[in-house]
Amino acid sequence: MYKRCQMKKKHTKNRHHNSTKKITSVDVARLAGVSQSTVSRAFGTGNELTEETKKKVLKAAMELKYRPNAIARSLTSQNTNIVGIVMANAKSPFYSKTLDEFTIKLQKLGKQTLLFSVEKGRDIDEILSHVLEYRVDGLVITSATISSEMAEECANIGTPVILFNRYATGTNVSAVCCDNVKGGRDVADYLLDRGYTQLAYIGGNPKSSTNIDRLKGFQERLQERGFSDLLIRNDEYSYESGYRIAKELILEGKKPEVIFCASDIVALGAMDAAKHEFNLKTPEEIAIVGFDDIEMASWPTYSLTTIQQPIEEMTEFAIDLLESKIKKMNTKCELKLFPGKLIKRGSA
Amino acid sequence: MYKRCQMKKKHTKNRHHNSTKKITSVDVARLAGVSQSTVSRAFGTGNELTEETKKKVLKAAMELKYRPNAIARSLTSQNTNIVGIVMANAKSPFYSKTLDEFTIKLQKLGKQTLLFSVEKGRDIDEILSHVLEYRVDGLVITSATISSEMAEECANIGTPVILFNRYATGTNVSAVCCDNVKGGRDVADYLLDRGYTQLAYIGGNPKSSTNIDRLKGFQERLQERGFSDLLIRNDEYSYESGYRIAKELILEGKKPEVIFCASDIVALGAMDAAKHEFNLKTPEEIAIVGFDDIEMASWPTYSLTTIQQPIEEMTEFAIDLLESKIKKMNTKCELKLFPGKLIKRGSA
DNA sequence: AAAGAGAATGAATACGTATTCATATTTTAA
DNA sequence: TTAAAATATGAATACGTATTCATTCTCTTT
Repeated sequence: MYKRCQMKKKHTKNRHHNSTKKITSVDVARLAGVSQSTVSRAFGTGNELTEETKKKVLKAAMELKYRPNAIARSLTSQNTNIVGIVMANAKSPFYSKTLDEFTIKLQKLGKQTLLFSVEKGRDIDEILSHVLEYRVDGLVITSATISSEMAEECANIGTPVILFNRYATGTNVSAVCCDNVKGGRDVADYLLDRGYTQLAYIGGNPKSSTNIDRLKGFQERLQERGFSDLLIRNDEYSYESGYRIAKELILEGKKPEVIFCASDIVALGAMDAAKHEFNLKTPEEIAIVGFDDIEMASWPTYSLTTIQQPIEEMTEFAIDLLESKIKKMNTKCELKLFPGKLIKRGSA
Repeated sequence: MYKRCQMKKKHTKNRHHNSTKKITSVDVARLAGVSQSTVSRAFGTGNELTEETKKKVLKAAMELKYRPNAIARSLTSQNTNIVGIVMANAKSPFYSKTLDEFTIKLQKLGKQTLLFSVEKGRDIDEILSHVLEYRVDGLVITSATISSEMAEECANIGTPVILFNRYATGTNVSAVCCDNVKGGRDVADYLLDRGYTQLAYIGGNPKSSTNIDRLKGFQERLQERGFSDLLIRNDEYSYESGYRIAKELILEGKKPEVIFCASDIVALGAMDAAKHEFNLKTPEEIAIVGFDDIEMASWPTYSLTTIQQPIEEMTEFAIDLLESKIKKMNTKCELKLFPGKLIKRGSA
């Protein structure tokens, strides 16, 4: 009964569109004169198989252009070899570099990247729900954070989650970050050491942990060294935002000697505003410091002094951590902080 | 026998780690007092179901925090709702923007993006092989092209492929591109109209269709208008490459009046080289034109005259085309060219 | 040489959902 | 009111692979 049905179906298909025939391990088995199990074993690792039969199977597979079905495999093996990555802002230099690093490194481990984009104002939980339907082996969230309910749900179904470049207190979710507080402090020290006294801070998204910590470290250290008046403005992580805020500050007659921007892209905006709106020279008339060390920061036109985030080590670590969680070797909730490095260039 | 085995397994698991129990439609069915089929129908669309039973099922599902398994669904429904995207250079501004557009638009259609990164010098066929194992519904290739064997194989297994921002003659693969020849011609006209006579071209990857066509259009039009000496250099699509080549040109005493660069990122490099290595003013002493219109091109520091690629329309079209191919509504091989738009800014 | 260990293979089945087919129930038509 | 049509649901099975269990065959070991 089954066989007849099967054949009828195939026949219909073939008549309809000659070429579209799906080759399965059963077809290979038939051609090679072995069982389907054997074909499966020939494509796995560490299976007991005679060299001879293996060769026979692979030859048949080649002949039919057989390609194992990863979807079917995932169903039985209970792991997809897919890692979900959730990003907002995937087109910004820092995050696109991060994504690239993740993708390449995962690929080398035989894993694939399922990418999700969170648009501003969209509900991340809804997106996460979709991610989880695909039974990803693990999840990296680089933008936006995760609600505690969703975190718990991930934990329940056994999907490890790692936050990258942000963390969420009280959610029991591991995170890999740059030490933003220390970065802020280092900038404060550097600027005070160079004799600046009129300081400003232009932040990004005021609710993000990155922004909070960078400001916190900066402000804290300034106060420790006796400087308490700091001009603070927040908005969002973008060139336009940096440009606009810097312009406003200067127009309001509050031109500082130096602005510490919460990210390079904001810093570039601020620098351009100073230069093109007021013809101010950097660093003589207004100094700028950024955070991230994106590629553009090193271009001579900007030569931006900044805190470098060690993206490669961070992604490397994040993947290792995720792997160990996937293998259930590590179930602790960790917050790993990487120290940033002050890169001194011309802008301050 | 099966049931006993099943229960034993669950029991073991629960003892080992209390929380990790996979909820399936069978569990939901049991709680709701219906069959598994009914649960399946409750989550599909356009199925005959009483409001009452549907509500009952959804309530049970909610209670158990059930989430349909997309992998299992893919196996039966024969489509994954996953689109594969192959990129090299995913961190460059143009491609990261492209990727973002694709991801967001696909998501809105309920599709997911499986991302593959091709590193320089890596074999793309091997990567494509992996993509195909996941039985993606369709494939977008934005970097590197596709071998004709692989194209044929995709066609055989019924996976539609679309090249984006490149095309391959003789492979019968559809492509969505900017009209690069016309773009090149437009730049030629613009520059000749403004009276430039000493022209240079700095290309990207000399084998890419983008580079070939942009140069072709540019050179063709120059010749049509009687200008035959054009300085041509190719290397790769990067800031560093643009910087280095521009520097070399000038050092060799061949400073042109204007350089047409095959991409914005190359143009920015060239501009910076002129400015920082030789203190040349743009556009007075050396004019620069790019291609793409990435965000940075509009920043006042660069104010780059360039050809704008209509990325949003192009991605939109590419997705529509892919969709219609997935639904087998369109099996033609198309090459869709979008006209670029000359954006006149300060650099030329 | 016989028995037992070990290796190679096949048969059967699980993975979780969608769908077809059959059946029970309700609605419509006559 | 009854036959027929339509609707709602359940039972069974397919999707393609991995794996467990059983079986056959080969090789040691005494």
